[in-house]
Amino acid sequence: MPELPEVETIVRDLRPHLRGRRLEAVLSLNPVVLRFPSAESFRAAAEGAVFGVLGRRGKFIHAPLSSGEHLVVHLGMTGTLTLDPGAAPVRPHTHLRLRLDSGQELRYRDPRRFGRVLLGSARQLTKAGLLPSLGPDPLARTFAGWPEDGRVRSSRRAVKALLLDQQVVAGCGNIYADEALYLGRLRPTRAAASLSASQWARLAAALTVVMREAIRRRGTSFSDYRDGFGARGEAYESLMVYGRAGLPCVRCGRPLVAGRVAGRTTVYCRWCQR
DNA sequence: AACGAGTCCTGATCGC
DNA sequence: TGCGATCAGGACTCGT
Repeated sequence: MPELPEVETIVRDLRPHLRGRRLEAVLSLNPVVLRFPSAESFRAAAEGAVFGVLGRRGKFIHAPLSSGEHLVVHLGMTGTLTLDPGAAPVRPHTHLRLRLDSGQELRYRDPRRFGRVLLGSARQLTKAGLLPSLGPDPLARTFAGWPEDGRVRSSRRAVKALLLDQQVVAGCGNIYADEALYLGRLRPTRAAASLSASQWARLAAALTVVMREAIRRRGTSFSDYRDGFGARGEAYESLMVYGRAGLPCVRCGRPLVAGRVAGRTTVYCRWCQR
């Protein structure tokens, strides 16, 4: 599923190809993935607009348009956003096709339809409750001091639940939560309030390392994720715990165990993570 | 406040 | 071979 590294990879892929391109036509639009505004308004606002510099906030992709509005895409679990030749066959579950003046098409595909597409000014979208407030980004320079919020540090919630909470840290999902906890040698069920200052620092550093390494490998593709050109990422091979329940811990050799924490499948090492 | 459960949805996988 | 059940989960809602 696309988390911060996958979304960042897509944004970096698409950015140079979208910047300055004119959006000539909305070729198709499935209203079920469009949360805002109406399909008619979307077409009216999108057609003729020119793309600015593509950005990312947490797992959200932001494409500023010359109109001052933003095209915002969240990929959910199975979403892909790709730049395809206009002549390329349209795959099933393609919900949005935007024709560019380069002859290419920006296509949003999402079999499970957990993702969403928005178009509007930042103020408009925030006011409508469609852009939730997000915590700090693990790629930010200041992230080493995370979390700065004392309520987070003193929370009784499981530390894994915090990692999955986008208001606490932006962009982390189930894969990288498990990976960061493993690298930080912390048990996912640990109450946040039980972490020492050095353990917090370790976890913050682990989050950044895990995210940067996955970006270097262009994201994790174990099922649906594809980059901005439709290719797979290579980070799956380097995952140390996710998807490896029962397999030996790469540090101590004992079998990794699976459980459920914060409603999500969670894999960790009983010995190495305390 | 914070948890679990239910919701949305399709495709891969499994047991019979 | 085929079919139904199960599972995967990001973000949201609702009940406890």
